[in-house]
Amino acid sequence: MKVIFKIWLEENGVVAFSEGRKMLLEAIDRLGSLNAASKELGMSYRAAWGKVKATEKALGAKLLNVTTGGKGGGGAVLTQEAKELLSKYKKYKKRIAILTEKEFKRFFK
Amino acid sequence: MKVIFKIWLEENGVVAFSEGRKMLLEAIDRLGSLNAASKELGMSYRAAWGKVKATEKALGAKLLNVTTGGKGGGGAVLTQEAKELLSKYKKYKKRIAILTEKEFKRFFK
DNA sequence: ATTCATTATGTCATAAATGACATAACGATG
DNA sequence: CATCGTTATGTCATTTATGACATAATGAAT
Repeated sequence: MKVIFKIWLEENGVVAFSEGRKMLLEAIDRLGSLNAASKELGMSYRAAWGKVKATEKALGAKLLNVTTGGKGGGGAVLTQEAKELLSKYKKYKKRIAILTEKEFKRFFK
Repeated sequence: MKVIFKIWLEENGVVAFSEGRKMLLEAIDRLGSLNAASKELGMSYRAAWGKVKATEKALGAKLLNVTTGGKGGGGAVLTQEAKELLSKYKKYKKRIAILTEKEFKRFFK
């Protein structure tokens, strides 16, 4: 038997940040493109874009600096705010994972 | 902004115990009847029964001692194993809730 | 001005989870 | 041995979440 957990942030009752959005932002950061990120994650561009938009709305913050046109068609890079959110979330999640596992052993083994 | 989490136990990749099942077992324990418990929780008997059955299968353990017939038609009471599981889960969940909140304040405030 | 790969967005389809419906089986009680 | 409220279980419907499709807009580069 093992323990599984999901953790996310909410603002006014709607999801503001979660694991899926973390992965998406990471991919955008690495690839410089929302379109490329969506492909890498095996989801449609539409779905990826919707997640970014939903997060921005929930947080009232801009996550991406986007450009269109030119050779390559444009791209997207994370705002400073997005980078900070991503960093905090990752550290927090990691910490909770450790604690969850530690306590699980204490209670169930 | 606030943090939300869900935590559950899995055995061989399938859910073995979770918050909903906790509430169901608590209601059965209090009411002495799966049917009454399902009504209290606002779910169909079928759904409640399915949860119990799924849990028993996942854990390979018997959770309820059931009787049918007689005045009142029968009923269900928790086995010792179910009581122990319930107790452990509640304590564990409580502990994780405290830690999650504490760490949230530390990281995001 | 044309091109091109991107971002932007509305609408529709599909899948997965959840619950509802119907019906059988049970068995102590009277 | 008929009754009654419970447990037991298959099947069907509904809701909800997720992704797919289609199409427009953008704007630097050529």
